[in-house]
Amino acid sequence: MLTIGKLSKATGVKIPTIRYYEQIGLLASPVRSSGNQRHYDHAAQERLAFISHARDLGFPLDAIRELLSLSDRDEHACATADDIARRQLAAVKARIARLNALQVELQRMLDHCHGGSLSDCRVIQVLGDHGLCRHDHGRAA
Amino acid sequence: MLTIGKLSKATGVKIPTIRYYEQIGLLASPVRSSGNQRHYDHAAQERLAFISHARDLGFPLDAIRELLSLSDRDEHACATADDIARRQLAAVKARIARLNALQVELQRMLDHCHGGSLSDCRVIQVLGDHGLCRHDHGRAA
DNA sequence: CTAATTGCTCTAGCAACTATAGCTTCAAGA
DNA sequence: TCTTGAAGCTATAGTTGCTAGAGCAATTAG
Ligand SMILES: [Zn+2]
Ligand SMILES: [Zn+2]
Ligand SMILES: [Zn+2]
Ligand SMILES: [Zn+2]
Repeated sequence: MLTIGKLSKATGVKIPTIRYYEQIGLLASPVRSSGNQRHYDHAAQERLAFISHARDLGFPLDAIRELLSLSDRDEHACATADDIARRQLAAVKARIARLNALQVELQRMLDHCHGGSLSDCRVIQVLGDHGLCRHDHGRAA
Repeated sequence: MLTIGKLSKATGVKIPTIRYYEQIGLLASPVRSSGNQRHYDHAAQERLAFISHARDLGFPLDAIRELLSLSDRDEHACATADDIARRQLAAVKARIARLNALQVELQRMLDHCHGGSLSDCRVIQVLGDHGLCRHDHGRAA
């Protein structure tokens, strides 16, 4: 049985975050001591570690909630879990693509700036006029 | 002189967003018509286009605020602007690096999953145990 | 002149936490 | 046993960058 502080240290998840996960129903309410303090068992620690690792890999809490609930109805669980992971992978790929476009554009405007007054600054010029951009770095994600 | 609707269409920035920018002091309060409606001049349109383009390139509002205020004290403005852009480039690069690590990890766990029951699902296994990960995909940014 | 559209303010909500205030409980040393 | 300091509790508000809705007033087209 761990107090919330020990659990926090054991998993690397901050105390307010643990309470937050409980509040939104991602983590079950643990038993309380006579003095109203939370006490966690090993299962809770594993569950929290799962949540934390999935968060580290960028899964949104809703996806994690779904993954955790799969253990209930076991039927096509693997296929569903894989599907959720594939969606996450697709989201990551999309964000990488967008960030790559941004990176190119930022690098380009820095490379072309050769100082002087503000009106000569290429950074300011490009920010004021998307026509000076090479790519379309569309406003999504 | 444009109404907020025309300005929105001209710049692609949604009406509530324009009002939000005004609220947080990023955009000056425009003149009002006799019936209390906002009317924008060309300068406001250019400023909003600048903001919008900088947002498209991922700059946070605080950085944009700083960029916009540079026109005041003109001295080393270009150097400062370039600095802000360099910080943004660094942030973008860091995010790309992290997302690349995530992408590799997600792809790996999907590649190694060969179905079966939930306990055989590699996705679930890896999420439950970071020791099965190849990389450190640290929890930052 | 009327009806549709556009505009106004204000409030609340999203994700996923983080921080603060003001209180209680617990553990360990003297 | 008393005391002090750390750790825990609840509740509320703030973060970023918007978005959605309610309930009105103003403008514009037919
Ligand atoms: Zn410059
Ligand atoms: Zn551009
Ligand atoms: Zn699987
Ligand atoms: Zn891992």
